[in-house]
Amino acid sequence: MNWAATALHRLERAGYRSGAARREVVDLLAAEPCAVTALEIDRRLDSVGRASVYRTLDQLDRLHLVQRVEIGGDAAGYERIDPDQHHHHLICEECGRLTPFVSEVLEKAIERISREADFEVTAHDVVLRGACSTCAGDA
Amino acid sequence: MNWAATALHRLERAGYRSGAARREVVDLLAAEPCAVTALEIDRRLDSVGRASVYRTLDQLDRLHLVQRVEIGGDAAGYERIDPDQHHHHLICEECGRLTPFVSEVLEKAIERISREADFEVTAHDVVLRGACSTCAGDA
DNA sequence: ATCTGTGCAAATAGTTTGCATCCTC
DNA sequence: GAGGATGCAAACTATTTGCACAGAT
Repeated sequence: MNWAATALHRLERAGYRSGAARREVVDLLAAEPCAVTALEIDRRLDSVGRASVYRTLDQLDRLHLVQRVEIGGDAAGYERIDPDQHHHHLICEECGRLTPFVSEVLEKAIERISREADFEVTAHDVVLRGACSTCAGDA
Repeated sequence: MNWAATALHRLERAGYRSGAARREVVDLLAAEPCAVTALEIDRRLDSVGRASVYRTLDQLDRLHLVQRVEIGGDAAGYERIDPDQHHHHLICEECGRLTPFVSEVLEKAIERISREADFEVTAHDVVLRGACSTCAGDA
């Protein structure tokens, strides 16, 4: 079962009724492998009101179907949580570009911290900042 | 040399003139080991205008003397960058409490990623979310 | 004396809320 | 038919900017 179907199913089980706006937002997120901004979603979906975008993102976040990614500046990014696509981000401080990456060692380290800390870790977010290959060349 | 002195020195060398507001903000950050919000700083420093708080934080961030920490919700936190105090954060999604932690394994993993990625990593930020021992007890 | 730093208030930008209406169940 | 879902516009909140004046060099 793909992410979109799972998400709609879980929303339904959580007691939410089905609506056009939410379906459109879910579809957009399903097609986007990395983080998108709420305003970006609003801009791309003419038939959906801004409030519905935020409301849907909030619901998805609460059900852990989507993860909030703190992109450096003003707006927050959101991306679907999909075990097969788990990744973290490199953010270029020059051009703002967001690049996903995967690291087995990092995941192991985080698992170990979760186990050792007196804290029940349910989600984690790693952001590395610096200069991407393109921008680093300028220096 | 302590952080406050280093910071003021580096600001001077970066061409900034000395001013009362900035000195107060630097002093407050120097005394605070973990993240503080801009509005929190503004609230605690009556004689300093809000704009000066943001301007100072921006300058310190640019010089990598301070690091922006993305606390979950609305406001961003700032904390001094001090090699001796390097740490990451656990955020409780129930009560919002911020707890610092240190992990050698994690740092090694990040160093390795930096080395292997085609990306010049200058800073990193790890946030683990979940429930702190107090809140997990309620469940 | 010059030019930067600062406080204040107004302007922005992202996000949230109130409410009338539409649509799902 | 009842109650949740949605769009619009207004409200909020964090952050930024314009500007006149104080202070540093």
